[in-house]
Amino acid sequence: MDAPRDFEALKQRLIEIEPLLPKRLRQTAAFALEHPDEIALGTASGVAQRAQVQASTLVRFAQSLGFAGFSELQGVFRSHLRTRWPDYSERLKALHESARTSGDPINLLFGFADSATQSIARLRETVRADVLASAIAILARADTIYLVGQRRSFSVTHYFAYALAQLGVHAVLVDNVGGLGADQAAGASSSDALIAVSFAPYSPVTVGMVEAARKRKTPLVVVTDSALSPLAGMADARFEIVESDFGAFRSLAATFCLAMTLAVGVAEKRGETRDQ
Amino acid sequence: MDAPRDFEALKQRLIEIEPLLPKRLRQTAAFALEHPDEIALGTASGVAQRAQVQASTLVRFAQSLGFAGFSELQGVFRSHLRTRWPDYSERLKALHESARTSGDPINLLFGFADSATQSIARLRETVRADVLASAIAILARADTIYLVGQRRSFSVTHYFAYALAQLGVHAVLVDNVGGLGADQAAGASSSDALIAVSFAPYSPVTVGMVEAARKRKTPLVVVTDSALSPLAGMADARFEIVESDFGAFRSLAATFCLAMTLAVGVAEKRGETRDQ
DNA sequence: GGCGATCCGGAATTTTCGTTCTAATTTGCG
DNA sequence: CGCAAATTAGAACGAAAATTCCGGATCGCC
Repeated sequence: MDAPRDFEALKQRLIEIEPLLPKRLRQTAAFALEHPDEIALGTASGVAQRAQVQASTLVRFAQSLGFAGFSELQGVFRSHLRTRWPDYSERLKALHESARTSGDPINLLFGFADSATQSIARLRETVRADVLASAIAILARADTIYLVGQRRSFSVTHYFAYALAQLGVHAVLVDNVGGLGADQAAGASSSDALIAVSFAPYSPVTVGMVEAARKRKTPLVVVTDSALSPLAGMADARFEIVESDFGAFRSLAATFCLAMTLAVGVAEKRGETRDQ
Repeated sequence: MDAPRDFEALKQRLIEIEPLLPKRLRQTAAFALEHPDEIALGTASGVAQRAQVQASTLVRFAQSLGFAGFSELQGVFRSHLRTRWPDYSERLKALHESARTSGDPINLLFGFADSATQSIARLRETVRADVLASAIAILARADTIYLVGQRRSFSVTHYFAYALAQLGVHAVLVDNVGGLGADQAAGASSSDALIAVSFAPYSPVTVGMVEAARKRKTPLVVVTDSALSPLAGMADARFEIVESDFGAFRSLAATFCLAMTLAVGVAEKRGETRDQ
């Protein structure tokens, strides 16, 4: 049969035949499409392990596409990689300079990517282990975790709620649908906990809900952008996240990292406690 | 002796010592600097032939730099070529292990930060400028932009909607509140556009809405994780984003970067068009 | 539920590749 | 010019990787 000699043709072909293939071969095709660099650089047995497949399956797979063996298939992936070589780091540096001024949207992408990377780097340096530990402790001993965030912070609390649900931790996302936010949050008592995420300009709705929770002595974890935030003073544990700007937009990358950390941290802590 | 573990350091070192080396080794160093891709992708004997050198010379060369052999040297070149380096997932696994055993959640944070950074690095290298430009063109000429994403992708579409609103671009977030998703999306006509964000396991709700929009000839921009996604085939412009995992959780950092880029790109493009 | 065809896992085989070793050549120095 | 040290080429070795092959499992069809 025909053996596609260039990468794009091969990729297209894989997409076409993938649904028709038997189980392991389909698995292999999917892996190849998702991790082309593994195939290009790895060894057959290495790839096989990662793709949860037998090495011989890789050979059969390659042969079913018309190649003599795995190595020949690999050659296509390698030559594709080769064409993309010429040094990225220098290209990136040059692009970053012109990112803000040039009209090419790829430069926008590099700009946002850059600011996200910076945000994350800063996060690593500024988060204090003791604060993290105490926030997790607060959340781990809560009956229910209430999540509050409006406007752009809502993306974070929504994902937070998703992650907690996946981990089997009981949480309530205060989404303020139909203006019921205050009532949703009103369920939080002193045996629960509330996480509020808010950046300037601080949403009055969020501030209001946090104040109400504070009066009910609900333990509070706050994620905000400065110690001057109206939420900062009320928190039992507080994170100040400095995100980088690019143009008018602020990254959320660091905030997401923190959210995921808290979610998994809480789940693990609860696991430990249960085990004891 | 010291063996430079990262590509830049190695390159620098080669430049420094190259003039001091004996003939064949100098020849090898020069070749390595000029054809790094050969070294990364080729075999020792293949490289030797291209460099007009004996295979054993390559080994001696590598050893004189402090590596155990040619393969180790090659590893450095490969790491640089690869978007995520060879032992990356092992490293993350190790990190995750230590996070569990040490019980210190700061390691979780580092793990998530690491995988987010990797995701973004990968994004930079895989997004094609032409696809980006055509996606922006599609969105810029739409009357209304409809945003579809469920479960974890909803965080992205929500933020997308927020960004577009800030930029004064008319957009509808299909949030599926009260199960009205299909009806919300039904407003999309051929003069609008629809962005769908979906990762495995693909939400049937999202897939259904995209199929319906396709039938109405609404231009489609799809953000997904593989060319095999049920959404991929239907798209007018398609992005495949490979996010790194950490434990059970996948970063969303790259997807967010892309979303912000699209939002700002569309706003800029509309600005241009209006100005003309 | 039985039967044929297809598909898969794993050991055995063959090939390829990296490395080592040694003899020969070159280089540097007196 | 001659000797010693350093460097190199090429063959030989050993390890690792790709491929083949076969028994068993699975799937689809009657």
